[in-house]
Parts: sequence; C-alpha cells; structure tokens
Amino acid sequence: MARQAKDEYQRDYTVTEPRTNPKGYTEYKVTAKFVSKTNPEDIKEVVVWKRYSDLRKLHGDLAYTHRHLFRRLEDFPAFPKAQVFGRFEPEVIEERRQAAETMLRFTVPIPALTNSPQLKEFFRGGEVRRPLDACSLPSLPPPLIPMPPGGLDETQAATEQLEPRSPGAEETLGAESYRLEGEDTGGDLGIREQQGDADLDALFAGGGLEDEDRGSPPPGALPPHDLALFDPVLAAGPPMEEFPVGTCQAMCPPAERARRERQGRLHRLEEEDGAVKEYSRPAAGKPRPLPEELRPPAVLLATVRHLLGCVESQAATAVAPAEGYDFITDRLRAVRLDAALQGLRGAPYATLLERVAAYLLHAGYCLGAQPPALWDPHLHRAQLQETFAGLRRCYREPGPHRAQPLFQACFLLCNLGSSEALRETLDLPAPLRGSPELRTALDIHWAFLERDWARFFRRARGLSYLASCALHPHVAPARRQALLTLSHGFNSRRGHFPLERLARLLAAEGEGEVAELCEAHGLRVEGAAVIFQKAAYKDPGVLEHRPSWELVEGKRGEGSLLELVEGVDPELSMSLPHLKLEVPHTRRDLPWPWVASRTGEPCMGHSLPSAKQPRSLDPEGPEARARLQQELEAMAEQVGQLRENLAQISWGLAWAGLASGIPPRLERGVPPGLAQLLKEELGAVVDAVLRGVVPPPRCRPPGDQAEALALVVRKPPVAPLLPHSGLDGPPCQPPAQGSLTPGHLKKAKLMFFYTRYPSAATLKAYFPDVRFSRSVTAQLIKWFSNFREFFYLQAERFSRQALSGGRAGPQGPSVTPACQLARVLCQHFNKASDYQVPAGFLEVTQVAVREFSQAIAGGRDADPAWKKPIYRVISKLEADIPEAFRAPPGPPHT
DNA sequence: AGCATGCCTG
DNA sequence: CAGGCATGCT
Repeated sequence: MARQAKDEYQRDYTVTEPRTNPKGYTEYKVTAKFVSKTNPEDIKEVVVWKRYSDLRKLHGDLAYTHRHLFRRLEDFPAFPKAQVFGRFEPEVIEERRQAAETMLRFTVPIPALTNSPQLKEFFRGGEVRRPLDACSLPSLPPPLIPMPPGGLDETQAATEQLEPRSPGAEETLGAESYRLEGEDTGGDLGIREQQGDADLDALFAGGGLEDEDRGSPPPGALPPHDLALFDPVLAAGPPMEEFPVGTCQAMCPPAERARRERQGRLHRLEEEDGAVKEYSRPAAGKPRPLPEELRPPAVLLATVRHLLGCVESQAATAVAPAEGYDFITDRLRAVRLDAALQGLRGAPYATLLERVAAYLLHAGYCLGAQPPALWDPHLHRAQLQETFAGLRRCYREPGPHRAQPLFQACFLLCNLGSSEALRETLDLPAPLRGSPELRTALDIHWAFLERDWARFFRRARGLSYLASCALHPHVAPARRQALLTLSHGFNSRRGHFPLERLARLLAAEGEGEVAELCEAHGLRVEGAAVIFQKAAYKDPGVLEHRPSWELVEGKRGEGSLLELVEGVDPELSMSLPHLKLEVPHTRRDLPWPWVASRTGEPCMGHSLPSAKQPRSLDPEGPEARARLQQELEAMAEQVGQLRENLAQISWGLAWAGLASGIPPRLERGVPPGLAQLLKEELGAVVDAVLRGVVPPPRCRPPGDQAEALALVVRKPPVAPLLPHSGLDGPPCQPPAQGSLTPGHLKKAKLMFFYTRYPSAATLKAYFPDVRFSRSVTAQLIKWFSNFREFFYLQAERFSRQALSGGRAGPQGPSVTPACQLARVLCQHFNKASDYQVPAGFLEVTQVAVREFSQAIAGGRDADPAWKKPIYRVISKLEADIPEAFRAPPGPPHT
C-alpha cells in the first residue's frame, strides 16, 4: 500500500493564547501543524488546550527519553519550576508559554521524541483542522477542552500538588483580577463550557469522520487516523495495513527450507529436529517479506522454545558449544526480526524476548571461557543489551509480566555499577521494585558500588540461576577487589586468614581455588591460611573467566534450560503449543565447557557443602573440655582485641578514602553526587566488610566460637590485655616501674568520657601509680590526642552520613545511647562494656555532631582549618573526673 | 630550644 | 596506638 513516510510532513508547534479557565487555572493553546512537503497546501493542525501541569508532565517525559537517548550530549531545554506564588503574573505565564513552545520545537528534528507515545498522547483528543479551509470560516471561539472523565479534582490533585489551591487571597484575587488582553473571559465562560460539552457530545456521537473530502471538515477530536500523524511510521492508508501478518506455520518457511536443503546448507542441529528460519539482514533494496515468510507470534514462540531445546540436543549431537551458540543466536535473531516486522509488542513479545534473554544469559556463562576466536563477548553483550532494551519496552505496556522482576533484576545485574541501569530500575513502580528479585539485585548493586564484598557475595549466593549468570561477569573483578581490600585491612597485622573462611567469604569453590587466587595476586599462602599484605598484593592483569558451582551452576537444578525459563511462568508454558521434542538430559551429561578446560583440582567444590560442615569439637573428656573452654574464652578476648585493631584500620581506610579519593574505577559511570556520597560512605563500608569478616565476640553459639578460633588460631600469642598489672607472670616483663601498662590505657580511655583535653597536671593527679617523666606524659597526652582524633572522626562521619541520608535535623542527627555513633565510641573507649558511660559524654558527643553538621551543611568544611572552631567548642566541655579514678589500681567499677 | 598540636602513616 | 614531621607558641 502507499505508505507515506512521516517525514513528508514538516511539523511545527506553537503555544499561544493563554487564558483563564473558569476552574481558575491558566491554560494554553497548543497547536501542532503538519505541512506536507510535497503539497504545501496540505496542512493539518491539531489543537489542544493544556494547563501548566500537563506541559510540565510532557516535559518530564520527553526530557527523560532524551536524556537516555543522548546521554546528555545535548541538553534538553529547561522548564520553569512550579511555584505557588505569582503564577498568575503575566511574566510567569509568558515564561511558561515560551518554555513549552521551545520544548516542543526542540523535539522536531529528533525522531525518537517526535514519534514518542507521550507526545502522541499529549495531543490525543485534540481538535483537527485544516486552517486553509478554516480561515475562510468565521473563527470559532476556541472550545474548552473538557476535563478527562476522571474528573477535574483528581487530576488537579495528582498533577498539581505543588500548587495547593488554598483559600488564600492571592489565589482568588489573582484569578479574578488578571485578564489576558483581548480575551474576554467574562460572563460567557459558563456558556462556552456548555457549548464545549455539547460540541464534544456531538463529536463523539458522530465519530469516525473521514477527512478525505476537503470540503468542510468539521473540527473534531483527533480520529485514530490523524493520531497516526504522531506515529513512527505514518500510514496514509488505513492503519490495518501498517504491519503485515505472518502466515507461515512452520519454524522455517517451506521455500527457504527447500532452498537450503538443495544447497546443502542445513545446519547440523537442523538435520534432525527441523530447519529454522535463518536471519537475513533487512537490506534497503530487499523486498518486504511476504506474509508466508513471516511466522505469526505463536509459531515464533514455538520456534524459540525449540531453539532453547537445542541447547540440550546440541550436547547430544556433540556440537561444539560455540557452534551451537552461533546457530541458536542467529535463529533467535531471525525470530526477533519477524516479530519486529509484524509489529509484535507488549506481553506477547515479552514472553518471546524473555526466552531469548534467558538463553543469552545462560550461554554467556557457559561460553565465557571459550577463546575469543570462537566467541566474541562484545557481540554477545550487545545482543543481550538489545534484548533487554526490547524487553523493557514491552514491560512498559500493560499486561501481566510475571517474569518482569527476574529480568529487570538480570538487567541490573548485567549492568552492575551503571547509573543508567540503576536509574531505570529505581524508576520502576514500587511494587515491582519491592519484589524479592529486584530487592536483592539492588542490594547487590549497592554492595558492588560500596565495595562491600562480604555483602556482595552473601547476596550473590541467594540469586537464582539466570540472575547468577547475569552477575557472573562481575564475580571475578569483585573477588579481586575483595582481596585488595583485605590486603590493606590486614596489612602488618600478621594477618593469617584461614583459606576456608576466605573461600566462604568469596563464595569460591574451596580452599584450593582461593589459594590459587591469592597466589595469583602475590599473596603468600602458608598452610591453610593466606597472609594478607598490602605490599605483597599485585594485580595480575588478566581476569580469567572462572566457572562457579557455588554461585551459578549449583542453582541450575536438573531441568532443561527451557523448563528453567518457563518455570518462571508456569501458567504460560502450559498453554503453549508444544512443538518441540523432549531431550531429557541431566546436568552431568552436558558438556559444560569448563569441565574440560579446568586444570588441576578435580572439581572439589562440588563436595564442599557436605564434606566439611560439622567440624566437631569432639569433647573427649571433661578435662579436655574444660581446657577447650578456657582456650575459647582466651580466644574470644583476643578476637575482641583483633576486632578493635580492625576497627582502627577501618578508620584509617576511611581517611584514605576521604583524603585521596576512591580509586578511579569507581568513578566511571557514577554521577558526581553519588561518588561524593560513596566517599562519605566508605568508612561505614569498610566496617561492614570487616563485620562480615570478624564475628563479634559476644556470646554466640559454640559453632561460631569455632569460627572465632579459626580466625585467630595462627595468630602468635598475644599478651592478655585486660587484666591490669595483676598476674603478669614470666612471659611478660614485669612492667618497668612507672611505665604505662595496658591497664593504664584502659583507664585513660574511660577518663576520656570526662575529659578530652586533660592537662599534664590532671594526668599526674589521676595516675598516681605512674612515675611521670617527659616521655611518659608525652605518651599519655599522645593517647588523648589519638582518642580525640578518633572521636572527631566518628562524629564527622556520623554527621555526614546523616546529612547525605537526609535524616538530619537542623541540629544534626540526635545522639542516642543506641545510635551508631554511640555504639562505635563505646566500643572504642569501653570495650569491655563494664563501665557505665556517663550521660555527659553523650551530651558532648551531641554537641560535636551538631557542630559538625552545621559546619558541613554551611559548606564551612571547604576551609582547611574548619575543624578548629569545633575543637575549641569541645575543649570547653570538660567534666569533673570521678574521684574513684584517683585510686592507684585499675579503673573503678560502677 | 622545648613542648604541645595536628595531620598522616604504618 | 605509635612514629614522623610540620607548625606554633613560649
């Protein structure tokens, strides 16, 4: 049929004649003009009357599309913000009018915007006219567009929350006092409205007006035909003609099949199970495919299912993985092309694409280890992204999209760290975002950005098979980063870290794999533990694709890929034509490529879960038991110490993050705001990682005690820290009289609750058992200096977090005994929790937080010396030290 | 010069 | 938490 390309019309928009609607708001006449390029006489106009909120909505939609299209290469015109006051001022109205016009005209040269459904929707219900004819007629008064059926109030409430129609004087006054020049909006408004309603009724009654006779086209609501002006492909003929409907009932058109059989060009996978239509590029000169060459949706779906089945038969026929992949992706591409040519969209297309995506995800994982000559990961990625894009388009249309959570999650996981993908996900409707799939995907996304690898792998374990495939490319880099973090964290801590634990942390197959991994990164492995050292860590460069039973294959289950995909949506698969053969294969029959490529350790990961779970402590007798108990207690104490060391490291790292900036890798693709936020979060992140590494030493079930034991088992004996000066036997030197002991340190920390800036005199007064010398006082003072540093740092971090999280009041976040900050400080200064933290200390902390919050909020932190004033404030808040502290032996007990 | 502070690092 | 180093006050 005669298809008229849309670009035969030149489009133009005007926004004119703002006027006051009787309902009290301002509306604008928006005209879209279509001038035929071939016949300038042929002009159509579509006119709608819109209010500000409609225009703003359209602006939002178009700007969004545009941003995603051009990745902000070009800026979409701005649009004036909503405002409560002065919105009836002529300047405001004119500004809005101009902005609307600018925006609409901006879209003209951009097909994606020009053809966007939003724009079409915007003009839906508009009045169509032919101005050349109309100009001879007496110009009708512009009809008022009736409110949508939903009623005015709802619409207003929804779209104009920002403009509350309070009974304020400004409002009514403005509405009545402001009149547009030339526009008589006086008493006849009511009449006009009725007229408008009457017109509309008449129009709806006599709908379906054909505009072929150019004689007297009655103005009317935009009929479907004219609405098509806004469609991507403009059909001049009846819209029915727009897409061909396929009639081919086989997976491959008989003609093609015969031809390829003749030429001996049937693929090996086609010989038994039947031919499938090949992909052929829709070249410009090529004739449109005939209906009998196009497969209708049901056949397409059956074809996809057949192709998924080929994954299994490929194994049976010993077709190489890469070859099978080439075959299947080619045929799937042909399916997509058929679908596109027939204008397939919405839910039916989604089910198709979901299966395509599932295959690509699966194949991406399986083929990851193939040499690049056989398999091009870039091409694969492009295909996958294209499929996701199609899927997301489908999902935007109504329909039950049962598998949407899964595939949106896969999309995000494939694009981990991409702000676009994140944005896309966050823009999903809340119920969808709240689905378990998307929740975990989002959590993994954040963990990835925050480099919280413990959480990353913990959540990754919980993913389904397809989601795991999607994530898998990120696993190796994540492990590498985790090793880097640990190397820093455990540096110079004689940090022997048990391989078994590391394997669990990284969700690796077993100690063998992590040992290999560590050694590849220059980290020495000694016995069953790795020694983390910052200096030793080196980046080996290449990242090899490693299969993972733990994270991926283990999730697969016994079913075929097809069953796996359709398990997502069982209802659907039941109702589908089963055009396909069954080739039942268990997982072990499949030629998973890595089984061959895997060198060394014979798949030890598989036996991991069962083999070494219980690790019993084997109580052989009461005596051994008691000794073990003692040992465990000692260990618990050491773990406490170790934890504290780690906490120190964590703030060291936090500083590193704040001062030197996070590694550039993270910056890529992360919007500046987010990067900033991340930097601030980094401290907490490191904490989180370490939390994942070292379980808190509090009372835990025996199993966990064993964990703690495992962690420190190789640590050289540490002198017991807490018992102050009492039982210092032979191993430790009897403290040189007067020198500072760990007991003194503990006491100093408790004193910090009362005094942050003690003078040498007070120190002397409160440490009577210490013989003061220059170096001793210096050391003591240094201690307090260090305490302060820690205190301020924590207070600052707490303030920043609250600020960026938006949960800070004008006085900053409140410091409660249970809040994060209080807990951290208590942990630091009062490890044993055997001392009641005085309320006064929390008050001081609150002041510090308030000062920090205000300084940061006021941007004062740009000043290099911005903390000085805060220090001054805090230094004036010294409290009296309880007399009990004067007593020579350890701290008092309260 | 001598000591205190602060900032950073290990 | 200690060591190093710069700075600033006295």
